[in-house]
Amino acid sequence: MSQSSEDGATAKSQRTRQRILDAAAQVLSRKGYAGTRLTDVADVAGVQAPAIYYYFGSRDDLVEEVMWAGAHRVRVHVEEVIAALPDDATPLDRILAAVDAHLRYELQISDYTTASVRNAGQVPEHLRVRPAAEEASYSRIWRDLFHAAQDAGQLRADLDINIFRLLLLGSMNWAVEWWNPRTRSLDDLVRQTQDLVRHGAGA
Amino acid sequence: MSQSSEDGATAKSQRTRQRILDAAAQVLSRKGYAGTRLTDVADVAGVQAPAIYYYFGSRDDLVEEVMWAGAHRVRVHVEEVIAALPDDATPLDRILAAVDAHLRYELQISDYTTASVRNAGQVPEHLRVRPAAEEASYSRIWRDLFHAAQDAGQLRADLDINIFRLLLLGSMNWAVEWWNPRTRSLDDLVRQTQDLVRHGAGA
DNA sequence: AAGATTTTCGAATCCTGGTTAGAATGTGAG
DNA sequence: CTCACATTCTAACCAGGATTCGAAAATCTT
Repeated sequence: MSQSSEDGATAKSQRTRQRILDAAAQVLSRKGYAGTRLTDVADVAGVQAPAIYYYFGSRDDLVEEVMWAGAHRVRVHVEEVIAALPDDATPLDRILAAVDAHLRYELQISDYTTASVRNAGQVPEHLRVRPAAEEASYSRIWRDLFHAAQDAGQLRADLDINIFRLLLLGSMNWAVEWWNPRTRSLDDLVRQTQDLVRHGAGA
Repeated sequence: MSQSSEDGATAKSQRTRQRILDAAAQVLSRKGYAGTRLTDVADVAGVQAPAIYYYFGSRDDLVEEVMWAGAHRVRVHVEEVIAALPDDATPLDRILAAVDAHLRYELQISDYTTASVRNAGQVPEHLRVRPAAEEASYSRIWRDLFHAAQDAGQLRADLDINIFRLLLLGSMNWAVEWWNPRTRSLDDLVRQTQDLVRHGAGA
């Protein structure tokens, strides 16, 4: 506690903790909650299983943190992408940008988000509490996006934006189950999904 | 083996086996693969855990049969619905009918299909082999449906029917994660999903 | 109703991983 | 170089839950 310049841990320690977390995200995103053994996580992290307990209280703690991070990161990422849009971007443009950001992030960038999407409905209840807060706040972003587009008259009149939003997020999230980079380019998927929004929801 | 009029099991025995299978589908659809304990299944079926072994070789055998049945039943159901359509139904009409049938079946009718949808990506590899055949043949139905609609010129020209089909099935399958009968009526969900197809894919 | 066969059960076993204990090793500070 | 503390490991330990083993109970056949 006294040897380092920062908080309460040396940089190397931070990195090991991170390595374990990354490993957990990777294994979790591929094998699912049931199939994720601590020894597998340890192997990927290049460490022995008990070492994990130096950084995390339990297997569930570790899983929960991955789930939380997955929801948190994609939210922050999408927020940033939207915020970086030019001021004259229309509400519909913003939705399309969010679609792009969400798909690329969950499919290509982050094992954390893949893990959180794939296991959201699989982990035991008590592990969903903290992540749920992040998910709720991510939902609000999308709700706001759709409201804005609706107010701007960019959506067809008979559209139920709540159901449409859930269907859209579902179609994107389910892509983690089938999308394969060797079969279909991510660019194509993004484009078709945006088309789905333009035609399916646009006025 | 000699006391009964049929194959190799009395009617009561058949019913008990069925009860266990139903219980497994129910538990699996709610708790997921990891959370499904044989004692829970036994409780729901009104039997002691070891009794399950009289009918199934192992927990995995039981799970596999539920997964297979879930995929099989929804396929048969959708096939029947389509077959019952009047001859002058257009290809697009058939797709909309399939959407209706798929959603109602997985959300309202069959725990088997709910279980198979929710756990498709969670169960260990070796349990996916047999169910995968059913899923493949179910996919073909949808592929054919979209091809027919495309040939009939009912879909917009720049639509990638493979991606659209996967996105559509994804949006419907993901509904098992969020749809709640007390929040939204199934009728509304069906209608909005059909609208999504009409506007999102229609010419 | 007796005997054979099917079905179910209670109790015991076993195995897989998560978890703990305590020793060993590494690392920064003086 | 040595001490104090941080980190990691090896070797148990333990619990949950699947599975097995006869023995009972139910059911069917004659």
